[in-house]
Amino acid sequence: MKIPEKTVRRLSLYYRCLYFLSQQGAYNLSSKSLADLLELEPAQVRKDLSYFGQFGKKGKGYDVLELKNEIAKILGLEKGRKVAIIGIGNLGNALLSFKGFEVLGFQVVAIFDNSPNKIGKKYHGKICQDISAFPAIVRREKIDIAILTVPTESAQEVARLVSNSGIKAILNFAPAHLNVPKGVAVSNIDLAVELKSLSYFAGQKQ
Amino acid sequence: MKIPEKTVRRLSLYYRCLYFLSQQGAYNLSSKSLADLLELEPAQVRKDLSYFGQFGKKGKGYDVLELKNEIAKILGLEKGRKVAIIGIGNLGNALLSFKGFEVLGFQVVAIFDNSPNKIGKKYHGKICQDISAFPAIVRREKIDIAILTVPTESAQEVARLVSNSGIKAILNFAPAHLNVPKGVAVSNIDLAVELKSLSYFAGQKQ
DNA sequence: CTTCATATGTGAAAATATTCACATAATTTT
DNA sequence: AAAATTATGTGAATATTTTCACATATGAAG
Ligand SMILES: NC(=O)c1ccc[n+]([C@@H]2O[C@H](COP(=O)([O-])OP(=O)(O)OC[C@H]3O[C@@H](n4cnc5c(N)ncnc54)[C@H](O)[C@@H]3O)[C@@H](O)[C@H]2O)c1
Ligand SMILES: NC(=O)c1ccc[n+]([C@@H]2O[C@H](COP(=O)([O-])OP(=O)(O)OC[C@H]3O[C@@H](n4cnc5c(N)ncnc54)[C@H](O)[C@@H]3O)[C@@H](O)[C@H]2O)c1
Repeated sequence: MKIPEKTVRRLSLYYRCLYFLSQQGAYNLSSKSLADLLELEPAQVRKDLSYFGQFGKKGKGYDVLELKNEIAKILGLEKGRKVAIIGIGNLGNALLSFKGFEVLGFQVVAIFDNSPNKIGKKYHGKICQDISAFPAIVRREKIDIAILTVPTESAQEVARLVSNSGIKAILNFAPAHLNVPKGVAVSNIDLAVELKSLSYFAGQKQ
Repeated sequence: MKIPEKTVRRLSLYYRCLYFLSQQGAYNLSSKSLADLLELEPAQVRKDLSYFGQFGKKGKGYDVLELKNEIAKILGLEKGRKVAIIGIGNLGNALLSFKGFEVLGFQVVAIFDNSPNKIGKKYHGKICQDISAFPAIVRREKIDIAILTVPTESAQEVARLVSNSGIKAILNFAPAHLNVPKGVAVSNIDLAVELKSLSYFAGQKQ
């Protein structure tokens, strides 16, 4: 069955709530209380979960830890995902400095650039590899996701290289539409789209 | 009439294509050629635009420059939007170093933090202000959009301050759901959601 | 001038996504 | 032990979004 993309995105949000609730010692919650935390409808939560199975108990709700683990399984997070960052400039370095990856269950196992000034140097404890070594390192390290923080002009070219190396998921920060083969998932984090949409919703300037 | 949020987001993408096409000297395009650039349907492009008016010519298509300007008007970009960055840590600094804001038609007019180590110091040519001065500076500078790059624990508190200062749009990088008054638009750029969704779409690990 | 090709704008239809509402079951109260 | 309360899971209903399909207009070719 085809799962709506929005459902998958909400599962990530549910996971985060469950993670914090479990840390706070909560052991049970209802679809209503989860929905309230995220300003959603309870039916939405139940429907989303129902695509994947029956995780709750009538009259009781869901076991926090159990549901968290079920969602981790659905999202493929149990074993930890391996990530590469390509393009070690401003943004690439900010991401590298980000302590949150491990908490998220992701591990940055390799970093790449094409600049002779950067290849071989250490950034946040990791040696920057030559982008041309990418296909070999992907195979060796079993990398799951490539994060692209390269200039816009290079993004398509790098996306092609990445796709041809067998990577099935790309997180792209460059403001460009990437053409990739079917079967490769691309998420775009696009500052321009966000700012311009906000500009619209903030209303016309008086 | 209520405009779908997805339509607004696509308008930003159309704008970017039109911007590049105009730079390349193109003066006319069809809904089909615009759609092809973004892997969309031509009817989608036309429907999106039709919410706001009639910008094309039958048998001819759209004038690139004219359509670009119309979309700028729709999105409220003509005059330039003023932006503040709150939280001058790793991510805030990466954003500050980002040259793209001006090209996008956005101007970072003030930056804020609450750390005595940062207040008063210069970052990328801008003096970091005390967050407690935010309401006054918003009014003085007529800031439109607040970008939040504060730690997750502070995000809700800062969002409240920002909303109470009359800001109508927030771009939030903290992995937290922000409760804000009606009429305030929030966009979340959420690395965790993107990575976890990609993890799902990349398939279960074998 | 007429015909042909092109491409918009938009109601209608189809596809998707959300919400309702209720049968069902577990738990708590009396 | 019965009644009342709570809350799931899910078909059906509703709402939203996308796509179709065509009347209509424009420009080019003959
Ligand atoms: N800096 C930001 O805050 C920010 C915000 C939003 C979006 N972005 C986008 O993110 C991307 C990167 O931005 P940045 O400011 O970090 O740029 P940057 O110029 O600082 O860094 C880009 C890095 O990519 C490397 N690179 C170039 N071509 C490459 C290739 N073919 N293979 C491997 N590496 C290559 C460069 O050597 C450089 O180190 C851009 O597309 C930008 O528009 C940046
Ligand atoms: N660094 C990244 O690459 C990255 C990636 C994705 C998401 N994020 C998220 O972005 C946020 C910021 O990340 P970071 O790595 O830049 O953190 P950071 O700790 O480097 O910076 C946070 C800054 O916010 C300031 N701050 C704290 N409370 C404040 C308040 N009440 N008012 C004003 N300023 C305040 C701190 O003094 C600090 O300078 C976090 O929520 C993080 O999860 C960061």
